[in-house]
Amino acid sequence: MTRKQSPRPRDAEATRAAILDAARLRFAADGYERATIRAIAAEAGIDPALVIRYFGNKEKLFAAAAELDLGLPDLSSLPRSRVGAALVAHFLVRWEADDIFIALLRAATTNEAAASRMRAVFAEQVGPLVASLSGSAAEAQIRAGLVSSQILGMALCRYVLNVPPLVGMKDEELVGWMGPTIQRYLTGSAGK
Amino acid sequence: MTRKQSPRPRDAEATRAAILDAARLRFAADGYERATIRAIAAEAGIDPALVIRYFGNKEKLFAAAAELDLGLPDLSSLPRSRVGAALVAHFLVRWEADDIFIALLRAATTNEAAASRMRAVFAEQVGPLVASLSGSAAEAQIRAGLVSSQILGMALCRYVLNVPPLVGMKDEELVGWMGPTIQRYLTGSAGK
DNA sequence: GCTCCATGTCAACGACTGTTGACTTTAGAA
DNA sequence: TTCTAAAGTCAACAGTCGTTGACATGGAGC
Repeated sequence: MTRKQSPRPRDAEATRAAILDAARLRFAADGYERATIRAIAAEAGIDPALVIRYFGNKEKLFAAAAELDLGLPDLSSLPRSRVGAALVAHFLVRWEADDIFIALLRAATTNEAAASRMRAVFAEQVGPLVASLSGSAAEAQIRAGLVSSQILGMALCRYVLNVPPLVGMKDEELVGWMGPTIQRYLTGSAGK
Repeated sequence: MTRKQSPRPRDAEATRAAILDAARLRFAADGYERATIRAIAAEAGIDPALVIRYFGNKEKLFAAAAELDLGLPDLSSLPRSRVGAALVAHFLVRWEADDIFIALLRAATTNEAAASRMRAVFAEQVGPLVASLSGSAAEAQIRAGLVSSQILGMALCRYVLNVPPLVGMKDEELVGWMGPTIQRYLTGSAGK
């Protein structure tokens, strides 16, 4: 029995959202160059040409799909000694919330626009948070860079490289290990 | 005046080495998919077909070019409290020694074979080093994973994403900041 | 000198890519 | 119902990719 598959109602906004979701999925799973317009369109159940019509070209599609809001919490109400663990805990849930973070991370290693975006995300979102806890602006930049290195490194190993012990660890364990590291990068000093 | 450019003497071993060098350069700069056989051949000053003749296909070429030896030092003669800083210092010079580490890192984010290789490198080279300092094998695996996350994260931010403050920092500064982190991952405990 | 095999070049293949323009179909206004 | 602009489809383009097989060339041994 051949059944005509019911076409979704023609809704530009819904189609646009479906394309963005599909794009995030493919970019996160395959990286920028291996995620093809055709694969994204197939995932969204539409024609590849429509993707171009909605977003112009692949670069602009990526830019629209990889708009990343870390949603960082306000740490000023916490005891200063707890900010490290709190920040780690926040990232652990943020990573799993959607595909945007991983898509941007994977793409950033081979696409300069994505790398630039990633730098901007940390400079504009993590930077001020660090500055509110820290001394001079120059010092805050260094601290933010160190935090980025550990946060991105864990995301890379756990979600991109799939390093076995890290994939299997519980969130509380990871907070226990990484929390003191981030705490020192935020409020401690080098050397000790 | 037209001068015929002097062809290099026909030396299979030298050509093979030139291809490997060119491949490491392109893979490190562009990642796996954007580094084309044609670009690698051009960099080596030969015909693309020759690359295939020497290495079979692109995957095998990458496998040959990305054979990574971390050259980790023996830390057993050091005071236990110094191993973190020593390991960080070693990686800082290892990263700059050649293009292999960065090539493997960049490729690992979009190529499963490269990711598998990267996991193997850390499991086989960092793992035993950690085990020699640590208790049970399971515990050593976790510690090695944590070390990987910080080491790879810093390499990613400093050499791939080019995060400004990290690029500009001196090696001693980085040892000062990262040393205690790695020290705790190697010999310390979670929570504190 | 000549021969022969390793070394290297050349042109082309099929597949896949982003992108385009012409075409068709649908929903809603008139 | 009729008309129209929006929404979606289709086939094809030009370019690039990895890879291949036929061909050219050079140097070591006779």
